[in-house]
Amino acid sequence: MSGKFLIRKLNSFNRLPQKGEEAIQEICSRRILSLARRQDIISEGEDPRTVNVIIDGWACRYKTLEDGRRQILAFFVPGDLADLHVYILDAMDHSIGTLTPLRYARMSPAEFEALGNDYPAVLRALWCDSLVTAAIQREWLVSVGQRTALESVAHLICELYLRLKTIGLTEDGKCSFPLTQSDIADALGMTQPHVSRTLKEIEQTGIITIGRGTLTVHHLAKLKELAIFNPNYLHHLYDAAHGRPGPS
Amino acid sequence: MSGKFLIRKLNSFNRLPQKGEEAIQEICSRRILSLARRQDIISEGEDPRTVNVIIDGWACRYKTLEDGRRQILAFFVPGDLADLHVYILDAMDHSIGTLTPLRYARMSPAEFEALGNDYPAVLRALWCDSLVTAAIQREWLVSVGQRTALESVAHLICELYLRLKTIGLTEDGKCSFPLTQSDIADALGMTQPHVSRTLKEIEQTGIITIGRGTLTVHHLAKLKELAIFNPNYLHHLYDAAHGRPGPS
DNA sequence: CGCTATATTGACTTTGCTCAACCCAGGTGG
DNA sequence: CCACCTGGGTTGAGCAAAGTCAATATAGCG
Repeated sequence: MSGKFLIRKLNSFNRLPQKGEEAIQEICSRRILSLARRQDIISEGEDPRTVNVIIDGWACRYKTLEDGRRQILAFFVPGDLADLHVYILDAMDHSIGTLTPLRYARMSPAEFEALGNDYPAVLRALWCDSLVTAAIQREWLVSVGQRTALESVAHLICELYLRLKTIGLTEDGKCSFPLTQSDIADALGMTQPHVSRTLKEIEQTGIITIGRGTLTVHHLAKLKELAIFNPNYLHHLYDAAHGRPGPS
Repeated sequence: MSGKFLIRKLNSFNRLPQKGEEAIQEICSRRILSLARRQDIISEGEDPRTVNVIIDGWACRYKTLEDGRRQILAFFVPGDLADLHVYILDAMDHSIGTLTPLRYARMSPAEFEALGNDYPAVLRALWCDSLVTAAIQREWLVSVGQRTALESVAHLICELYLRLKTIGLTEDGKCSFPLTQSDIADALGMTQPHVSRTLKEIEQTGIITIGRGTLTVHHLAKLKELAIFNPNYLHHLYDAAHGRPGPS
């Protein structure tokens, strides 16, 4: 079932044919790798030769300045593709590292392109996915540039919750949440103590609870309001999170 | 000569065949539109149906929160493609607006796809361009999240100067620079008065001068140092800015 | 049980924001 | 031709959000 989450996500963009789903499943089962927490899948400067699909666990894309300041650029959850297409370039301009123990499938550009050629619906869904990934990247810039600390922490939590909901990894408003406060800080351009204070402030409103690696969203509507959350940037991913199937 | 800058930029990724250049030129000459300053080419919520190439002038991608806060997500200069591929999605999640009077070429997805199908080298270069566009987007997040005001203003100026250099729009360290301080502020998550103070501080070092819509870079190496500028994210665009031709 | 990670909290500092006044240049119309 | 208007840009005083530094607490984990 290693391709399960990717298949679910892609189905939210457009219905995949049975055969296409099977091909994804097959390609995600061939070379499965495991990595411990806090390891790089690929580092800045390396020559990318593969496409990676997250099967289990969380990872992130990040970049460090020479004096050690770190900016996390994206979080990856199961079903996410780390660097579709990047293999055209000679050298990575950022790194991808694990945040938890991770299982991921590694495929070659050729395998990947064959998948798209054989199944146009899969190709189209992969396209949509990469456009949504870019939209998420942009929305993070809006958060870091314009939202207050309170708003941007709420926004990040809201986004992650909805993305997990799309792939069926939430239950009764609960989901796994392995990020440390330092991870959140590095993603939002804040400091870890300030994330601590901000999270406390949000939790005191009763909207969410975070504890022991688990996030509980008690009141999604209020969380969205606090975050100034406009779901349009998630496109069909957002519909899927609410049980509306993607267009055929 | 409406496709000139796009052709120059794409050539920095890989050499284009003569015929490919002609096809780009042809497609960029068919439907040329003009727009005044501070107008939207396309607004958030609209259904994108075209691919736009900037011929002359500057534009930006931006997003506004409901209370009016604006984040500029990208600057477009001549030769830039506004929203390659986005036509797959139903609704824009951001707007594209002009910063100066603008001339741009509008092409249909079909024309665009035909171009790629007929000339693989063009397709490849377009791919590289969109990867670099994404890398620029990420680097902005690093700026806003981690760099100080001084560093990020310097970084933005450095990036724009190099991008203009790649397409041959600089001369003796000078280039056109039509951004207002408010534009810079909205791009970097700062306020306009603070941009004013920061620019003054940079100019006092003698590294650059900005005046009457013109930027002069007196000392590029020092500017890069001040900005903690690592050009790897521009990939071959950076080589081209230094007169090294792209790979064949 | 104790080690290491992570999180909390407090006192103090700093960066950059807010608000507001003022300046300046270019463009327009009387 | 010049007065005025408008859209930038500059500058200053005071303030607030978030950073820094450091001590302490807590929680998993071996």
